[in-house]
Amino acid sequence: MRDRSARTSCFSIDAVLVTATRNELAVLLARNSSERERWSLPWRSPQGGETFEIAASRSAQEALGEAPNWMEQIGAFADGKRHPSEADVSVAYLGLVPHETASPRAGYTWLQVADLPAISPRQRAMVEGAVKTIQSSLDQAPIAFRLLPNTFTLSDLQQMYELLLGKRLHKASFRRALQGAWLVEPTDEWRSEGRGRPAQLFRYLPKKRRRPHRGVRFDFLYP
Amino acid sequence: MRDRSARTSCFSIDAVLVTATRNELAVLLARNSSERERWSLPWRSPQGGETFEIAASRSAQEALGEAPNWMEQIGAFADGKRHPSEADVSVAYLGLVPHETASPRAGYTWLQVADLPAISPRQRAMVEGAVKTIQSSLDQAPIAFRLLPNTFTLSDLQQMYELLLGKRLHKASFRRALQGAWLVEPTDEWRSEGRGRPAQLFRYLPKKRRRPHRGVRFDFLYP
DNA sequence: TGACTTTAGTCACAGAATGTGACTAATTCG
DNA sequence: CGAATTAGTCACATTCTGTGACTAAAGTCA
Repeated sequence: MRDRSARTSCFSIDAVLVTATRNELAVLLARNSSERERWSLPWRSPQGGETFEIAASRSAQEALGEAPNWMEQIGAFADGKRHPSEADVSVAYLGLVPHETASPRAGYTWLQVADLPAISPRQRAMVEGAVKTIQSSLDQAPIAFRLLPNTFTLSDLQQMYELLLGKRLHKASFRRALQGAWLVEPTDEWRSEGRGRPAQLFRYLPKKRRRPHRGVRFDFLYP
Repeated sequence: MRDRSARTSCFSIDAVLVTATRNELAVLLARNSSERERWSLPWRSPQGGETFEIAASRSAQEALGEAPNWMEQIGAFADGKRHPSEADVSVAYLGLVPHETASPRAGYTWLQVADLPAISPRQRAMVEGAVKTIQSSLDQAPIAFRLLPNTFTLSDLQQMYELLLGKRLHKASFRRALQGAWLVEPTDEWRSEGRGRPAQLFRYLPKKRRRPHRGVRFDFLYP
Protein backbone atom coordinates (compact mmCIF):
# COMPACT_ATOMS: atom_id res chain seq x y z
CA MET A 1 0.00 0.00 0.00
CA ARG A 2 2.98 2.22 0.27
CA ASP A 3 4.37 1.50 -3.16
CA ARG A 4 1.86 3.26 -5.31
CA SER A 5 4.55 4.80 -7.45
CA ALA A 6 6.49 1.59 -7.80
CA ARG A 7 3.51 -0.36 -9.05
CA THR A 8 4.22 -2.00 -12.33
CA SER A 9 1.57 -4.67 -12.65
CA CYS A 10 -2.05 -4.21 -13.61
CA PHE A 11 -3.51 -5.97 -10.63
CA SER A 12 -3.59 -5.70 -6.88
CA ILE A 13 -3.79 -8.16 -4.02
CA ASP A 14 -6.20 -7.19 -1.26
CA ALA A 15 -6.48 -8.67 2.21
CA VAL A 16 -9.83 -9.08 3.92
CA LEU A 17 -8.81 -9.69 7.51
CA VAL A 18 -11.73 -10.73 9.65
CA THR A 19 -12.06 -11.14 13.38
CA ALA A 20 -14.96 -11.69 15.74
CA THR A 21 -15.52 -9.16 18.47
CA ARG A 22 -18.10 -9.60 21.16
CA ASN A 23 -21.20 -9.86 19.00
CA GLU A 24 -20.06 -8.95 15.53
CA LEU A 25 -17.70 -9.77 12.75
CA ALA A 26 -15.19 -7.02 12.07
CA VAL A 27 -12.82 -6.34 9.21
CA LEU A 28 -9.51 -4.53 9.31
CA LEU A 29 -9.49 -1.22 7.46
CA ALA A 30 -6.81 1.37 6.87
CA ARG A 31 -7.57 5.02 7.26
CA ASN A 32 -6.58 7.00 4.17
CA SER A 33 -5.80 10.66 3.98
CA SER A 34 -5.32 11.02 0.27
CA GLU A 35 -7.67 8.54 -1.34
CA ARG A 36 -11.14 9.31 -2.49
CA GLU A 37 -12.58 6.94 0.08
CA ARG A 38 -11.48 7.45 3.64
CA TRP A 39 -11.08 3.78 4.35
CA SER A 40 -9.66 0.85 2.45
CA LEU A 41 -8.65 -2.76 2.82
CA PRO A 42 -4.92 -3.40 3.04
CA TRP A 43 -3.63 -4.07 -0.45
CA ARG A 44 -0.45 -4.16 -2.43
CA SER A 45 0.80 -4.67 -5.94
CA PRO A 46 2.92 -7.79 -6.03
CA GLN A 47 6.60 -6.99 -6.09
CA GLY A 48 8.80 -8.85 -8.54
CA GLY A 49 8.03 -12.53 -8.36
CA GLU A 50 5.84 -12.53 -5.27
CA THR A 51 3.11 -15.12 -5.45
CA PHE A 52 -0.44 -14.06 -4.63
CA GLU A 53 -0.29 -15.81 -1.28
CA ILE A 54 2.89 -14.09 -0.29
CA ALA A 55 1.63 -10.70 -1.37
CA ALA A 56 -1.55 -11.22 0.63
CA SER A 57 0.42 -12.38 3.61
CA ARG A 58 2.68 -9.34 3.48
CA SER A 59 -0.31 -7.01 3.28
CA ALA A 60 -1.64 -8.63 6.39
CA GLN A 61 1.71 -8.36 8.08
CA GLU A 62 1.94 -4.66 7.37
CA ALA A 63 -1.43 -4.14 8.94
CA LEU A 64 -1.25 -6.49 11.91
CA GLY A 65 2.40 -7.03 12.67
CA GLU A 66 2.06 -10.69 11.94
CA ALA A 67 0.26 -12.55 9.21
CA PRO A 68 -2.58 -14.91 10.04
CA ASN A 69 -1.41 -18.49 9.85
CA TRP A 70 -3.99 -19.23 7.23
CA MET A 71 -5.27 -17.27 4.25
CA GLU A 72 -7.45 -18.30 1.36
CA GLN A 73 -8.25 -16.73 -1.96
CA ILE A 74 -11.78 -15.42 -2.30
CA GLY A 75 -11.64 -14.53 -5.95
CA ALA A 76 -10.88 -11.90 -8.54
CA PHE A 77 -12.82 -8.67 -8.56
CA ALA A 78 -13.11 -6.13 -11.32
CA ASP A 79 -16.30 -5.24 -13.13
CA GLY A 80 -15.58 -1.59 -13.48
CA LYS A 81 -15.84 -1.03 -9.80
CA ARG A 82 -13.48 1.54 -8.44
CA HIS A 83 -10.44 0.51 -6.42
CA PRO A 84 -7.82 2.54 -4.57
CA SER A 85 -5.21 1.33 -7.00
CA GLU A 86 -5.81 1.80 -10.67
CA ALA A 87 -5.57 -1.95 -11.09
CA ASP A 88 -7.90 -3.53 -13.58
CA VAL A 89 -8.23 -6.61 -11.46
CA SER A 90 -7.93 -7.20 -7.74
CA VAL A 91 -7.48 -10.59 -6.17
CA ALA A 92 -8.87 -10.81 -2.66
CA TYR A 93 -7.63 -13.03 0.15
CA LEU A 94 -9.45 -13.85 3.35
CA GLY A 95 -7.58 -14.16 6.62
CA LEU A 96 -9.11 -15.05 9.97
CA VAL A 97 -7.61 -13.60 13.10
CA PRO A 98 -8.34 -14.27 16.78
CA HIS A 99 -9.44 -11.01 18.27
CA GLU A 100 -7.46 -11.46 21.45
CA THR A 101 -4.10 -11.66 19.75
CA ALA A 102 -4.70 -9.11 17.02
CA SER A 103 -3.48 -5.58 17.61
CA PRO A 104 -3.66 -3.48 14.47
CA ARG A 105 -0.78 -1.17 13.69
CA ALA A 106 -1.23 2.58 13.66
CA GLY A 107 -3.66 3.69 11.00
CA TYR A 108 -5.59 0.41 11.00
CA THR A 109 -8.82 -0.31 12.85
CA TRP A 110 -11.30 -3.14 13.22
CA LEU A 111 -14.69 -2.01 11.95
CA GLN A 112 -17.91 -3.96 12.06
CA VAL A 113 -18.80 -5.79 8.91
CA ALA A 114 -22.47 -5.02 9.38
CA ASP A 115 -21.84 -1.30 9.35
CA LEU A 116 -19.00 -0.57 6.96
CA PRO A 117 -17.89 2.99 6.29
CA ALA A 118 -17.30 4.27 2.78
CA ILE A 119 -14.83 2.04 0.98
CA SER A 120 -14.42 1.54 -2.72
CA PRO A 121 -17.20 -0.50 -4.33
CA ARG A 122 -14.78 -3.16 -5.41
CA GLN A 123 -13.48 -3.63 -1.91
CA ARG A 124 -17.01 -3.66 -0.56
CA ALA A 125 -17.73 -6.56 -2.88
CA MET A 126 -14.69 -8.32 -1.45
CA VAL A 127 -15.94 -7.97 2.10
CA GLU A 128 -19.32 -9.32 1.07
CA GLY A 129 -17.59 -12.21 -0.65
CA ALA A 130 -15.56 -12.87 2.47
CA VAL A 131 -18.63 -13.07 4.66
CA LYS A 132 -20.30 -15.38 2.19
CA THR A 133 -17.23 -17.61 2.11
CA ILE A 134 -17.14 -17.74 5.88
CA GLN A 135 -20.75 -18.72 6.19
CA SER A 136 -20.71 -21.29 3.44
CA SER A 137 -17.60 -23.08 4.64
CA LEU A 138 -18.56 -23.02 8.27
CA ASP A 139 -19.14 -26.74 8.38
CA GLN A 140 -16.37 -27.58 5.93
CA ALA A 141 -13.47 -25.82 7.61
CA PRO A 142 -12.55 -24.93 11.19
CA ILE A 143 -13.54 -21.29 10.78
CA ALA A 144 -14.56 -20.79 14.39
CA PHE A 145 -11.31 -22.21 15.71
CA ARG A 146 -9.30 -19.77 13.62
CA LEU A 147 -11.22 -16.90 15.17
CA LEU A 148 -10.49 -18.09 18.69
CA PRO A 149 -7.23 -18.05 20.62
CA ASN A 150 -5.29 -21.27 21.09
CA THR A 151 -7.20 -22.24 24.18
CA PHE A 152 -10.83 -21.46 24.77
CA THR A 153 -13.78 -22.63 26.77
CA LEU A 154 -16.61 -24.60 25.23
CA SER A 155 -18.88 -21.67 25.93
CA ASP A 156 -16.53 -19.43 23.94
CA LEU A 157 -16.72 -21.88 21.08
CA GLN A 158 -20.47 -22.12 21.27
CA GLN A 159 -20.84 -18.35 21.29
CA MET A 160 -18.61 -18.14 18.25
CA TYR A 161 -20.79 -20.60 16.39
CA GLU A 162 -23.88 -18.73 17.48
CA LEU A 163 -22.39 -15.53 16.10
CA LEU A 164 -21.40 -17.14 12.82
CA LEU A 165 -24.67 -18.97 12.35
CA GLY A 166 -26.79 -16.12 13.59
CA LYS A 167 -28.84 -18.28 15.91
CA ARG A 168 -28.84 -19.73 19.40
CA LEU A 169 -27.70 -23.28 19.97
CA HIS A 170 -28.63 -25.70 22.70
CA LYS A 171 -25.73 -26.39 25.01
CA ALA A 172 -26.15 -30.13 25.31
CA SER A 173 -26.61 -30.66 21.57
CA PHE A 174 -23.64 -28.53 20.75
CA ARG A 175 -21.34 -30.41 23.09
CA ARG A 176 -22.57 -33.78 21.99
CA ALA A 177 -21.87 -32.93 18.34
CA LEU A 178 -18.47 -31.58 19.25
CA GLN A 179 -17.62 -34.68 21.22
CA GLY A 180 -18.63 -36.89 18.33
CA ALA A 181 -16.29 -34.99 16.02
CA TRP A 182 -13.16 -35.41 18.13
CA LEU A 183 -12.09 -31.90 17.27
CA VAL A 184 -11.07 -30.64 20.63
CA GLU A 185 -8.99 -31.82 23.54
CA PRO A 186 -9.09 -30.60 27.14
CA THR A 187 -6.10 -28.84 28.66
CA ASP A 188 -5.51 -28.97 32.38
CA GLU A 189 -6.26 -25.29 32.74
CA TRP A 190 -9.43 -23.69 33.97
CA ARG A 191 -10.64 -20.16 33.59
CA SER A 192 -12.67 -18.34 36.18
CA GLU A 193 -14.47 -15.43 34.62
CA GLY A 194 -16.05 -13.54 37.49
CA ARG A 195 -19.30 -15.19 38.43
CA GLY A 196 -20.15 -18.79 38.04
CA ARG A 197 -18.30 -22.04 37.95
CA PRO A 198 -14.86 -21.96 36.26
CA ALA A 199 -14.70 -23.45 32.79
CA GLN A 200 -12.16 -25.89 31.48
CA LEU A 201 -9.96 -24.70 28.63
CA PHE A 202 -9.76 -26.72 25.45
CA ARG A 203 -7.60 -26.61 22.39
CA TYR A 204 -8.32 -27.41 18.78
CA LEU A 205 -7.13 -30.81 17.74
CA PRO A 206 -6.83 -31.03 13.96
CA LYS A 207 -7.24 -34.72 13.81
CA LYS A 208 -7.71 -36.56 10.58
CA ARG A 209 -10.54 -38.96 10.68
CA ARG A 210 -12.83 -40.67 8.28
CA ARG A 211 -15.83 -38.73 7.16
CA PRO A 212 -18.96 -40.04 8.77
CA HIS A 213 -21.02 -38.80 5.84
CA ARG A 214 -24.37 -40.34 5.66
CA GLY A 215 -26.61 -40.23 2.66
CA VAL A 216 -27.01 -37.01 0.75
CA ARG A 217 -27.89 -33.61 2.06
CA PHE A 218 -30.14 -31.43 -0.02
CA ASP A 219 -29.48 -28.35 2.01
CA PHE A 220 -29.41 -25.71 -0.63
CA LEU A 221 -31.66 -22.81 -1.15
CA TYR A 222 -30.80 -21.35 -4.51
CA PRO A 223 -32.09 -22.12 -8.00
CA MET B 1 -9.05 -17.58 -28.12
CA ARG B 2 -8.86 -16.16 -31.59
CA ASP B 3 -7.80 -12.68 -30.65
CA ARG B 4 -4.29 -13.28 -29.53
CA SER B 5 -2.95 -10.34 -31.46
CA ALA B 6 -5.69 -7.99 -30.32
CA ARG B 7 -5.04 -8.69 -26.66
CA THR B 8 -4.40 -5.55 -24.73
CA SER B 9 -4.99 -6.59 -21.15
CA CYS B 10 -2.64 -8.54 -18.93
CA PHE B 11 -5.11 -11.20 -17.92
CA SER B 12 -7.24 -13.91 -19.44
CA ILE B 13 -10.60 -15.43 -18.66
CA ASP B 14 -10.72 -19.22 -18.87
CA ALA B 15 -13.77 -21.45 -18.95
CA VAL B 16 -13.80 -24.82 -17.22
CA LEU B 17 -16.84 -26.46 -18.75
CA VAL B 18 -17.74 -29.68 -17.02
CA THR B 19 -20.21 -32.36 -17.89
CA ALA B 20 -20.92 -35.85 -16.61
CA THR B 21 -20.71 -38.72 -19.02
CA ARG B 22 -21.67 -42.22 -18.12
CA ASN B 23 -19.28 -42.80 -15.24
CA GLU B 24 -16.94 -39.86 -15.28
CA LEU B 25 -16.68 -36.12 -15.14
CA ALA B 26 -15.39 -34.60 -18.35
CA VAL B 27 -14.08 -31.18 -19.23
CA LEU B 28 -14.21 -29.42 -22.57
CA LEU B 29 -10.83 -28.93 -24.21
CA ALA B 30 -9.75 -27.31 -27.44
CA ARG B 31 -7.22 -28.95 -29.66
CA ASN B 32 -4.35 -26.62 -30.51
CA SER B 33 -2.06 -26.82 -33.46
CA SER B 34 0.30 -24.01 -32.61
CA GLU B 35 0.55 -23.93 -28.86
CA ARG B 36 3.13 -25.71 -26.81
CA GLU B 37 0.50 -27.89 -25.23
CA ARG B 38 -1.79 -29.69 -27.62
CA TRP B 39 -4.88 -29.06 -25.56
CA SER B 40 -6.23 -26.08 -23.69
CA LEU B 41 -9.30 -24.77 -21.94
CA PRO B 42 -11.32 -22.23 -23.88
CA TRP B 43 -10.13 -18.77 -22.92
CA ARG B 44 -10.20 -15.20 -24.09
CA SER B 45 -8.85 -11.82 -23.21
CA PRO B 46 -11.74 -9.56 -22.33
CA GLN B 47 -12.60 -7.18 -25.13
CA GLY B 48 -13.20 -3.56 -24.27
CA GLY B 49 -15.53 -3.33 -21.35
CA GLU B 50 -16.57 -6.97 -21.11
CA THR B 51 -17.14 -8.08 -17.56
CA PHE B 52 -15.54 -11.32 -16.41
CA GLU B 53 -18.87 -13.11 -16.49
CA ILE B 54 -19.58 -12.02 -20.02
CA ALA B 55 -16.12 -12.95 -21.22
CA ALA B 56 -16.46 -16.38 -19.62
CA SER B 57 -19.86 -16.82 -21.11
CA ARG B 58 -18.61 -15.92 -24.58
CA SER B 59 -15.73 -18.37 -24.29
CA ALA B 60 -18.26 -21.04 -23.49
CA GLN B 61 -20.44 -20.00 -26.35
CA GLU B 62 -17.58 -20.21 -28.83
CA ALA B 63 -16.90 -23.74 -27.68
CA LEU B 64 -20.39 -25.08 -27.24
CA GLY B 65 -22.68 -23.01 -29.40
CA GLU B 66 -24.56 -21.85 -26.37
CA ALA B 67 -23.40 -20.75 -22.97
CA PRO B 68 -24.41 -22.70 -19.88
CA ASN B 69 -27.15 -20.88 -18.04
CA TRP B 70 -25.02 -20.67 -14.97
CA MET B 71 -21.32 -19.98 -14.46
CA GLU B 72 -19.37 -19.23 -11.32
CA GLN B 73 -15.93 -17.84 -10.70
CA ILE B 74 -13.44 -20.34 -9.31
CA GLY B 75 -10.63 -17.92 -8.67
CA ALA B 76 -7.55 -16.23 -10.02
CA PHE B 77 -4.59 -18.33 -11.06
CA ALA B 78 -1.02 -17.23 -11.62
CA ASP B 79 1.96 -18.33 -9.60
CA GLY B 80 4.37 -18.50 -12.44
CA LYS B 81 2.55 -21.33 -14.04
CA ARG B 82 2.51 -21.28 -17.78
CA HIS B 83 -0.61 -20.36 -19.69
CA PRO B 84 -1.42 -20.36 -23.41
CA SER B 85 -1.75 -16.60 -23.28
CA GLU B 86 1.08 -14.59 -21.89
CA ALA B 87 -1.30 -13.24 -19.28
CA ASP B 88 0.10 -12.73 -15.81
CA VAL B 89 -3.19 -13.70 -14.26
CA SER B 90 -6.01 -15.91 -15.39
CA VAL B 91 -9.46 -15.89 -13.91
CA ALA B 92 -11.25 -19.20 -14.20
CA TYR B 93 -14.98 -19.76 -14.45
CA LEU B 94 -16.81 -23.03 -13.92
CA GLY B 95 -19.78 -23.92 -16.06
CA LEU B 96 -21.90 -27.06 -15.75
CA VAL B 97 -23.45 -28.54 -18.82
CA PRO B 98 -25.93 -31.40 -19.25
CA HIS B 99 -24.23 -33.96 -21.40
CA GLU B 100 -27.31 -34.68 -23.45
CA THR B 101 -27.68 -31.16 -24.76
CA ALA B 102 -24.01 -30.33 -25.16
CA SER B 103 -22.47 -30.76 -28.59
CA PRO B 104 -19.03 -29.24 -28.79
CA ARG B 105 -18.10 -27.28 -31.91
CA ALA B 106 -15.38 -28.47 -34.22
CA GLY B 107 -12.02 -28.57 -32.50
CA TYR B 108 -13.47 -29.09 -29.04
CA THR B 109 -13.84 -32.40 -27.22
CA TRP B 110 -15.00 -33.67 -23.88
CA LEU B 111 -12.12 -35.38 -22.12
CA GLN B 112 -12.23 -37.19 -18.81
CA VAL B 113 -11.16 -35.18 -15.82
CA ALA B 114 -9.51 -38.20 -14.28
CA ASP B 115 -7.22 -38.64 -17.25
CA LEU B 116 -6.31 -35.23 -18.63
CA PRO B 117 -3.95 -34.86 -21.55
CA ALA B 118 -1.11 -32.34 -21.49
CA ILE B 119 -2.47 -28.88 -20.80
CA SER B 120 -0.67 -25.91 -19.34
CA PRO B 121 0.04 -26.21 -15.61
CA ARG B 122 -2.03 -23.17 -14.85
CA GLN B 123 -5.04 -24.59 -16.63
CA ARG B 124 -4.50 -27.92 -14.93
CA ALA B 125 -4.75 -26.13 -11.62
CA MET B 126 -8.03 -24.61 -12.78
CA VAL B 127 -9.51 -28.00 -13.57
CA GLU B 128 -8.45 -29.27 -10.16
CA GLY B 129 -10.00 -26.21 -8.59
CA ALA B 130 -13.20 -26.82 -10.52
CA VAL B 131 -13.49 -30.38 -9.29
CA LYS B 132 -12.86 -29.26 -5.74
CA THR B 133 -15.50 -26.57 -6.05
CA ILE B 134 -17.99 -29.07 -7.40
CA GLN B 135 -17.40 -31.51 -4.61
CA SER B 136 -17.45 -28.98 -1.83
CA SER B 137 -20.61 -27.24 -2.94
CA LEU B 138 -22.46 -30.41 -3.72
CA ASP B 139 -24.81 -29.98 -0.79
CA GLN B 140 -24.92 -26.21 -1.04
CA ALA B 141 -25.94 -25.81 -4.65
CA PRO B 142 -27.94 -27.84 -7.15
CA ILE B 143 -24.85 -29.14 -8.94
CA ALA B 144 -26.38 -32.42 -9.97
CA PHE B 145 -29.43 -30.77 -11.48
CA ARG B 146 -27.26 -28.54 -13.64
CA LEU B 147 -25.55 -31.61 -15.04
CA LEU B 148 -28.85 -33.25 -15.95
CA PRO B 149 -31.30 -32.33 -18.68
CA ASN B 150 -34.50 -30.54 -17.79
CA THR B 151 -36.36 -33.73 -17.07
CA PHE B 152 -34.79 -36.81 -15.61
CA THR B 153 -35.69 -39.93 -13.71
CA LEU B 154 -34.95 -40.34 -10.05
CA SER B 155 -32.53 -43.10 -10.96
CA ASP B 156 -30.68 -40.65 -13.23
CA LEU B 157 -30.46 -38.23 -10.35
CA GLN B 158 -29.27 -40.86 -7.94
CA GLN B 159 -26.60 -42.06 -10.37
CA MET B 160 -25.42 -38.48 -10.78
CA TYR B 161 -25.05 -38.12 -7.04
CA GLU B 162 -23.26 -41.44 -6.85
CA LEU B 163 -20.83 -40.23 -9.47
CA LEU B 164 -20.24 -36.91 -7.76
CA LEU B 165 -19.91 -38.39 -4.30
CA GLY B 166 -17.96 -41.40 -5.46
CA LYS B 167 -20.05 -43.85 -3.53
CA ARG B 168 -23.20 -45.92 -3.79
CA LEU B 169 -26.41 -44.67 -2.24
CA HIS B 170 -29.38 -46.59 -1.00
CA LYS B 171 -32.43 -46.01 -3.12
CA ALA B 172 -34.96 -45.60 -0.36
CA SER B 173 -32.80 -43.23 1.67
CA PHE B 174 -32.03 -41.13 -1.35
CA ARG B 175 -35.64 -40.73 -2.28
CA ARG B 176 -36.73 -40.01 1.24
CA ALA B 177 -34.15 -37.21 1.54
CA LEU B 178 -35.16 -35.83 -1.83
CA GLN B 179 -38.80 -35.85 -0.91
CA GLY B 180 -38.08 -34.01 2.31
CA ALA B 181 -36.28 -31.28 0.41
CA TRP B 182 -39.12 -30.48 -2.01
CA LEU B 183 -36.63 -30.00 -4.79
CA VAL B 184 -38.29 -31.92 -7.52
CA GLU B 185 -41.72 -32.21 -9.05
CA PRO B 186 -43.12 -35.04 -11.15
CA THR B 187 -44.06 -34.45 -14.76
CA ASP B 188 -46.71 -36.58 -16.42
CA GLU B 189 -44.16 -38.21 -18.67
CA TRP B 190 -42.60 -41.62 -18.30
CA ARG B 191 -39.53 -43.05 -19.89
CA SER B 192 -39.14 -46.65 -20.86
CA GLU B 193 -35.49 -47.56 -21.22
CA GLY B 194 -35.42 -51.04 -22.64
CA ARG B 195 -35.85 -53.50 -19.83
CA GLY B 196 -37.72 -52.94 -16.65
CA ARG B 197 -40.58 -50.83 -15.51
CA PRO B 198 -40.78 -47.33 -17.05
CA ALA B 199 -39.68 -44.50 -14.81
CA GLN B 200 -41.48 -41.26 -14.17
CA LEU B 201 -39.73 -38.08 -15.30
CA PHE B 202 -39.17 -35.27 -12.83
CA ARG B 203 -38.04 -31.71 -13.13
CA TYR B 204 -36.01 -29.55 -10.80
CA LEU B 205 -38.12 -27.20 -8.75
CA PRO B 206 -36.00 -24.35 -7.42
CA LYS B 207 -38.27 -23.55 -4.54
CA LYS B 208 -37.26 -21.18 -1.83
CA ARG B 209 -37.82 -22.54 1.59
CA ARG B 210 -36.53 -22.00 5.05
CA ARG B 211 -33.40 -23.86 5.95
CA PRO B 212 -34.20 -26.80 8.18
CA HIS B 213 -30.72 -26.58 9.69
CA ARG B 214 -30.37 -28.38 12.91
CA GLY B 215 -27.54 -27.84 15.31
CA VAL B 216 -24.02 -27.58 14.01
CA ARG B 217 -22.18 -29.93 11.72
CA PHE B 218 -18.54 -30.53 12.38
CA ASP B 219 -17.94 -32.23 9.10
CA PHE B 220 -14.52 -30.99 8.22
CA LEU B 221 -11.36 -32.87 7.83
CA TYR B 222 -8.61 -30.30 7.52
CA PRO B 223 -6.51 -28.59 10.17
C1' DT C 1 -48.47 -67.97 -23.02
C1' DG C 2 -45.96 -68.06 -18.82
C1' DA C 3 -41.75 -68.20 -16.05
C1' DC C 4 -37.76 -65.34 -15.43
C1' DT C 5 -35.13 -61.06 -15.47
C1' DT C 6 -34.71 -56.23 -14.98
C1' DT C 7 -35.65 -51.72 -13.38
C1' DA C 8 -38.96 -48.59 -10.66
C1' DG C 9 -41.06 -47.44 -6.65
C1' DT C 10 -42.64 -48.17 -1.62
C1' DC C 11 -42.84 -49.91 3.14
C1' DA C 12 -41.58 -51.00 7.71
C1' DC C 13 -38.55 -51.53 11.33
C1' DA C 14 -34.24 -51.19 14.06
C1' DG C 15 -30.79 -48.29 15.38
C1' DA C 16 -28.58 -43.70 15.45
C1' DA C 17 -28.80 -38.86 15.90
C1' DT C 18 -31.11 -34.70 17.56
C1' DG C 19 -34.02 -31.33 20.40
C1' DT C 20 -35.01 -30.24 24.88
C1' DG C 21 -35.82 -29.65 29.79
C1' DA C 22 -34.12 -30.72 34.05
C1' DC C 23 -30.65 -31.82 36.82
C1' DT C 24 -25.87 -31.31 39.54
C1' DA C 25 -21.40 -28.58 40.33
C1' DA C 26 -18.56 -24.70 41.42
C1' DT C 27 -17.98 -20.22 41.91
C1' DT C 28 -19.21 -14.84 43.27
C1' DC C 29 -22.19 -11.51 45.50
C1' DG C 30 -24.64 -9.57 49.25
C1' DC D 1 -25.53 -18.40 54.74
C1' DG D 2 -28.65 -18.29 50.50
C1' DA D 3 -29.40 -16.36 45.89
C1' DA D 4 -27.48 -15.76 41.48
C1' DT D 5 -24.61 -17.17 37.78
C1' DT D 6 -22.10 -19.98 34.73
C1' DA D 7 -20.33 -24.90 33.63
C1' DG D 8 -21.23 -29.37 32.68
C1' DT D 9 -24.23 -33.75 32.35
C1' DC D 10 -28.27 -36.79 31.91
C1' DA D 11 -32.39 -38.86 30.26
C1' DC D 12 -36.07 -39.24 27.25
C1' DA D 13 -39.11 -38.30 23.40
C1' DT D 14 -38.85 -37.35 18.72
C1' DT D 15 -36.88 -37.45 14.37
C1' DC D 16 -33.79 -39.12 10.98
C1' DT D 17 -31.10 -42.80 8.65
C1' DG D 18 -29.62 -47.41 7.03
C1' DT D 19 -31.38 -51.38 5.28
C1' DG D 20 -33.81 -55.43 3.56
C1' DA D 21 -37.88 -56.89 1.72
C1' DC D 22 -41.65 -56.10 -0.72
C1' DT D 23 -44.93 -54.84 -4.97
C1' DA D 24 -45.30 -53.00 -9.91
C1' DA D 25 -44.49 -52.83 -14.76
C1' DA D 26 -42.01 -53.62 -18.33
C1' DG D 27 -38.88 -56.91 -21.58
C1' DT D 28 -36.82 -61.75 -22.75
C1' DC D 29 -36.95 -66.24 -23.92
C1' DA D 30 -38.50 -70.89 -23.96
